[in-house]
Amino acid sequence: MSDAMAIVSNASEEEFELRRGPWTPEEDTLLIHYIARHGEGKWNLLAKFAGLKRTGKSCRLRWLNYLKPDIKRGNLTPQEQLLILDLHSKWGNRWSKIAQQLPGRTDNEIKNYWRTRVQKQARQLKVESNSQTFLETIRCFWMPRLIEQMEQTSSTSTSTTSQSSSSTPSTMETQNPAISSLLHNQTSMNLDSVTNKPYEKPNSVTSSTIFSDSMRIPELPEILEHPTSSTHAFSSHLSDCYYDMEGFNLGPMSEVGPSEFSLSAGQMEGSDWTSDDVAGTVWNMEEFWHFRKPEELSI
DNA sequence: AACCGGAACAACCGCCGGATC
DNA sequence: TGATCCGGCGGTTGTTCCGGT
Repeated sequence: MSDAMAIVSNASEEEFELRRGPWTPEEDTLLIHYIARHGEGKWNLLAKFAGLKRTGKSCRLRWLNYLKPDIKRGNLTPQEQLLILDLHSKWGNRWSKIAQQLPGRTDNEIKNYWRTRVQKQARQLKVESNSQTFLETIRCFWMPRLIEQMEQTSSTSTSTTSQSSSSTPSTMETQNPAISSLLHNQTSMNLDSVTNKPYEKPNSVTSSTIFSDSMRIPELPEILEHPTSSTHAFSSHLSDCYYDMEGFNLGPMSEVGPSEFSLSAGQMEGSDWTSDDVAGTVWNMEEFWHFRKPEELSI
């Protein structure tokens, strides 16, 4: 018998028993019951003694990402989305670290959210998801919109005591210290100026009033004066900006306003930013253009 | 009704660092 | 001190679902 055949023979006795692919309800039950009796950890032994034909890794993943009792399922709330955007700007793809700030959410879920929702927007805008262009998009439009949604939620849920709703986070927000902290850094923000009205001059709405410390944007260099095309203007401006990709930190940038933030119609074409799904895209095209001063639309 | 493509989610893979022997 | 094992992490792939044609 050749060595190769011997290997196959040995493997057939043990490894070929290993199951892969989706978990069955029976496997889930086995895992849940075993952990209920013996606790987590020692995953390889656990898999063996629980009678699961799975690797320890697979068991661990199944438990942590799906079966654990405190796992929160369903769409991410605007608060959670906002926190993810904020934390990602701080820490980059440190999914597990980000997940620690969102109780009940797994790193896998957050990672999937980023890849399917956030990066989708970048693709549709034809920009890199890690580019400064896209980061500005997030800061200028996505995050204010999320905050607006949170405010609306807050207003609705506290309609009987709506007087303070415009500046006070709802109980939903305050349940999570990280979200609460993020929001408190933003309570001075003038929501109307970034959500419901044409964009004010940059001087009137500073980035520091909108975003937490982690996202605060230093003073900006002069912006392009007379862009011949918005796309060109944007890319030219961006090329002057420093961006520290390694840590996903924001380098020197301007207070972001429409004069330096311009996307061409072509870039927006095909985008589904018109969707107003809370769990997905959070503003639509009309709103997008409404942010901008009329004179800036004459491209 | 069938097919197709994209989105969303679940699961796997490879690598790395720490613990233990 | 090196070898091995285990758990954790981020990236990638596979599967399912759903809407459009």
